[in-house]
Amino acid sequence: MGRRKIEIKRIEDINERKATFLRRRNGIFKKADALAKLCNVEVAVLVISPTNLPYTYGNPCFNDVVERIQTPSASSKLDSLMKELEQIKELEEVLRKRQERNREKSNMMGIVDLKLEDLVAFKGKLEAHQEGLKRKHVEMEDLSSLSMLSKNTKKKKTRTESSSGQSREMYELRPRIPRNYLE
Amino acid sequence: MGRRKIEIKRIEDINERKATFLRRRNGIFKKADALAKLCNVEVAVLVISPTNLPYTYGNPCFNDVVERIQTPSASSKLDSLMKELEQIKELEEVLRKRQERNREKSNMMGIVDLKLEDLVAFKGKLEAHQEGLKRKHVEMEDLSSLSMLSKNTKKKKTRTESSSGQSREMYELRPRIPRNYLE
DNA sequence: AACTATTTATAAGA
DNA sequence: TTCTTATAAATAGTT
Repeated sequence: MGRRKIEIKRIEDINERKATFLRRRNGIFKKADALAKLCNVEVAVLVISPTNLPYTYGNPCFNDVVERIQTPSASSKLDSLMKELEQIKELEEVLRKRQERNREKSNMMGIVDLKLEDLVAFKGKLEAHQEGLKRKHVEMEDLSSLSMLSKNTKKKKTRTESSSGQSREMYELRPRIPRNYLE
Repeated sequence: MGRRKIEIKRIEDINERKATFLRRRNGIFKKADALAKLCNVEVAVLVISPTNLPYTYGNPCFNDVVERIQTPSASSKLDSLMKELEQIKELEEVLRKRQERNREKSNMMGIVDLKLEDLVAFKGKLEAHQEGLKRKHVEMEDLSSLSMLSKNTKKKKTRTESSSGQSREMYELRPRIPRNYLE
């Protein structure tokens, strides 16, 4: 799309590659934004620069879109719960056997019930804690987000008009897990 | 870029919107691929269709790129471990108090040590299990991936040549968490 | 799906 | 670097 057609393969000249990276990174964010708005769909784009810095665009926001495809299905959630239950039962079994060996003493105190209660409480606390950590992480990402990109160039009559009079837009950052399909 | 200039806002006509979605979704994947190859950078794009189906492009693959920005920092890992340790100590405290009330009986059996051992083992099992689930999930995503997109259109001399003689490319799916910066 | 008239993106050049 | 411009590429409206 320029003075000359170029092959779609690695640009060897470092300066040329950097210039092209800048142009095309802005280009793809603009395309992503147009797609999201025109078609009223969710779009997320992540580009990792040659210097290893990540740039993202997201509508509504990068993380939200990515999370849309990484939500575990009902069946995998159930699968997970069933396995946890199996583990708890397995542990219960071990405890019960140990108790057998000390039946007369344990019976006096109801030790097994106490243990299971504690395990369940402990598990709950761990999970709540991990959820808390996730949320905290997302908030930190919000703070560090942001990258601006020019949107419309209109008629570009004068230098000042085209460089300062145009509307601008924010491109936020974020992500998570996915799944895939084909329409 | 067509017969007429259009405003970048939601297209109201459903058929027109679907047609535009198809054109521009392919367009952005092609742009993403060119950017990745020309500049030798990692790129991930996720588009969720109007019918709620996710489409992704990734170089090297969607999940890998997204994971690049969602790796927890060393400090947040430490933070997480410290909090888990606190929880374990807290629980230990509760158990110790209960034990006090039954000191003479418990002393005979070493119940507290047993409980803490079990808790740690339980926690380890849970974590290993959760890791296992994550891996399994990723594998399933690999299987369900895939979407084709034409790459070069060359000279399009004849209909058959331009529609069947061109090289094609795969666009895989996947993701995870992120962080952000600005160059 | 295919076809163009146009708009948009952008490779070089300034 | 940022801006300009010639040209390639994308695509809106049409068939």
